[in-house]
Amino acid sequence: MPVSPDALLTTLDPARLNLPDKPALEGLEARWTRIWEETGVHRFNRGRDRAAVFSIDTPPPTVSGSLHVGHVFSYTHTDLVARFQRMRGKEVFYPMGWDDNGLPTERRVQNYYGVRCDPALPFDPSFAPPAAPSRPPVPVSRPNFIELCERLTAEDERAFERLWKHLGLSVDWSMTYATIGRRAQRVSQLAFLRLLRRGLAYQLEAPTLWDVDFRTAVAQAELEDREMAGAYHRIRFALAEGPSGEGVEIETTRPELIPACVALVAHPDDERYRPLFGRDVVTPLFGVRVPVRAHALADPGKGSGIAMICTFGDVTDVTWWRELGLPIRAVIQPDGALRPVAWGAAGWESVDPARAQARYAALQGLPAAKARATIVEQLRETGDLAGEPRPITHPVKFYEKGDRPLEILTSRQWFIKTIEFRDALLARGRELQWHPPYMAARYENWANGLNGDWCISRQRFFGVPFPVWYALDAAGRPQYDRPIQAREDRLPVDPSTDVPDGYDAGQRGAPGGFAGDSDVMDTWATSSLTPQIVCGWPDDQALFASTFPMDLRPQAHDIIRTWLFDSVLRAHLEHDSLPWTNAALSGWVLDPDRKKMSKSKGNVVTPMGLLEEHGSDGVRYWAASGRPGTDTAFDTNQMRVGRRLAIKVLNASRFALGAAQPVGAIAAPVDRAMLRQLAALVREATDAFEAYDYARALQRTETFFWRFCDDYLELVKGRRYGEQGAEGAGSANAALTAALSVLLRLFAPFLPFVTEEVWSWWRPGSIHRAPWPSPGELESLLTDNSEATRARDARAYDWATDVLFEVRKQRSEAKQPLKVPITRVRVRAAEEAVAVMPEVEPDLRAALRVLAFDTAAGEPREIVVEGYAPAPPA
RNA sequence: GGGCGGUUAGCUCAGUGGUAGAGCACCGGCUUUACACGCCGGCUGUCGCAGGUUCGAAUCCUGCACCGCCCA
Repeated sequence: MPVSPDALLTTLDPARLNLPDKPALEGLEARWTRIWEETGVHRFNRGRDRAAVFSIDTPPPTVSGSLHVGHVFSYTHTDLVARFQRMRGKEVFYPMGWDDNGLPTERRVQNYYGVRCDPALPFDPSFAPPAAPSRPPVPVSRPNFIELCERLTAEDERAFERLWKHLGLSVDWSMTYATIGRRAQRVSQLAFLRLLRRGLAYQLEAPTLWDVDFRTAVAQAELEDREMAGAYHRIRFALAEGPSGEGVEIETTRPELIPACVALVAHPDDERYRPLFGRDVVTPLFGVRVPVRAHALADPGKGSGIAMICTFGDVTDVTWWRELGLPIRAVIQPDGALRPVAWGAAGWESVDPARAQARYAALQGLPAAKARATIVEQLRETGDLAGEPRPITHPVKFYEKGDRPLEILTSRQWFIKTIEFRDALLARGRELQWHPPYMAARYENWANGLNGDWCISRQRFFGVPFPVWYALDAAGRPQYDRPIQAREDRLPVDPSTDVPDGYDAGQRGAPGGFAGDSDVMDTWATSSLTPQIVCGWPDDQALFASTFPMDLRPQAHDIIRTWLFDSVLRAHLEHDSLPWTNAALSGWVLDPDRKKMSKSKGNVVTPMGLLEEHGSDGVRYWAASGRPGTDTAFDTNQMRVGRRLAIKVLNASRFALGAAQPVGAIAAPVDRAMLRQLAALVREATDAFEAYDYARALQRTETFFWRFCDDYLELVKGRRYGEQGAEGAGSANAALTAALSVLLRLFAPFLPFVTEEVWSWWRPGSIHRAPWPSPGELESLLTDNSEATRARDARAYDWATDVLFEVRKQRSEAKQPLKVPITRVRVRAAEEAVAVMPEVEPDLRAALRVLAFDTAAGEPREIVVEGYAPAPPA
């Protein structure tokens, strides 16, 4: 219910005015979160058109983790924008999600209940989890496992919601979603099937990054480099033909992959190795003939300049293997150990199969690191190791959640086409408005560095399954090239329990029957669809039309390559548009050592404890000082400052409203000047907010407010109590009321609790649905806005504050208490100042307890306290 | 190795061509009918370093150093 600006500013219904004697912050969070919920202040009202809606794609926090101060920090930033836009008259679409999909939840459920997911098992409707975690873990079906995941995350979600409400997030809590919820699954599966039909999703047996502990494929975006100790091993390969004893030495950090060697490679221009190109060499220990090839990626300066190509030791091996058309000889199995190999069989030909088998027998079943040590011993024994291993440190690729180096395994995986859209995606990145703008470089970097399509299948259980089955041939082999797709109207489906059309359940796994795809999607394959999930695509077209493309994606900068990039990709492919027009990247919370606030530290300082100690408004104040993209120090001192500001708002408001009658025309020059300065502040704060610079809006408002309290309130105190008659009091009261109304609204996004509290003393409705202040509503209160009057009013106010400062300073230096009146202040000043003195002198006399001013025009300026009256009797 | 950001008071940070700022901390004073969770004052700087442009540079340009992040 919009209220007209005039009513907001000038009317004060004494019957409504309800000033507490001793205002306090305590209990405001509990009171107002309850009232906001009851009155639906933050509820999204459907039916407005797209232009009237501001829609926010909030990051769903991971529920199996815990919320820490970093969350409080960045989620507050989003809420500041949401509250601003709501007051600007936008209908704010601000749902909250819970990220319960994926590995973290899976691990937690396994440990918590002592269960293990076996996707081959059928759903057991009467299943109940063990009372205590059992050893060994109980195998359960995927639907049962997911049920447990949902049960556990539901508790976390309630705790998260309580904290968010206490912090004052103006989320519409009737619109929550979970990334493993039915709707997220439906959208993920639907989007996938549409890509599949358009040929934009495909499956392929291909070398894939693989984590041997999680036993799943991972995507390029989930990689990180870690500096590891390693060693160069110089290893001798004999020439296949020619005099014995002739050979070539390569250098490798992974000698355990010699049995997987398929070629040697050197740079085409490398004179040392040119004569070898096209000839064969024989691998040590295993006696496999492999060719020597030329490729530009071979670095002549690295090691001996010639390298062995294994299937697969690293991503360069994959490139060489693909571009040189080499065979595969894979030795690493999914758990990271060396798999059984039949030497002498097809693909494993050896000049001496018996010897190869004997050597390999010592390696088989060992994890890569152990196999390395063993093979080095063997090479030493045979004399194929030249010199001793040379220790180095080098970057090694890890899955970001993993503990052992990634391997590259050949397996059947699902991919979404990405590479061929690189240019279009770069263009989308430029179309997006980045806050701060330099974050766009992260996106460009990433897009330019992509070297393959996005692998979206994961060999895990708690995730969104691929909605496809495969027909089994007479031998029971799946026909992967012709997946049976689920019908759109049936989604979501779980192919491990649901049965495709045309089959019955008894045919599962039987020759001539069917089998469900056993993989689940990468969590980012779901998270990249949060705009589609929250905006109702494709089932609620009305909602979708009024919210998509969304206005804002707030997120942390470390997931630009994943969440942001993938979301842009999905919207580009599905809707040929950006998913949102603005992206706001929040910085990190740094601990006092300027390191990213660590989990352990974040857990020591619990967010709820902070909110209770400093008040939600105080904590929000600290968070609001962090501009988009800027890392901010964890600083409880700033929270204390914020709390003090909130208390000041309470007290100053009590003063401003404390003698609110009589009200009259705003006629005093200082009153007018103050309101004009406030109008300028409104302009500045509005501009800052529109540019997502809420930190500046707060800082400017705070500075104004503190001066307003220290100078203006002191200056008008006597007058507003009637010392200069009803007219002066009426002007001061009207100005105070107007200023308070505007200041409260400027502070409302930052300090939602205290501003709402004060608002409720004298205004109907919530401040959070009140219109954002405009300069015009203040200027319209002033009858004379001519240039001359403005200048003269400003001079009067400036002069008054100058005198205030000078006299205070001298009183402070003279160590005279305020109750001692100053008998006389001699003033010499420029003509302009002297001219306005009569208009401000009564205010100054009252504020400073000066009995008399002696004012004269002249140079230089001089303001001198001439004496103090004897202290009045107590 | 490439890219991005940062370096301003003891601390946390504003300040994009015109006399270096705020808060906190520190020091001194003050019970002042909105507020002692307060008020009034005071102290505090080779604006990372070196060049350059300019009448004038914390601000623009070049190089360097250090810190952090992103990507190889």
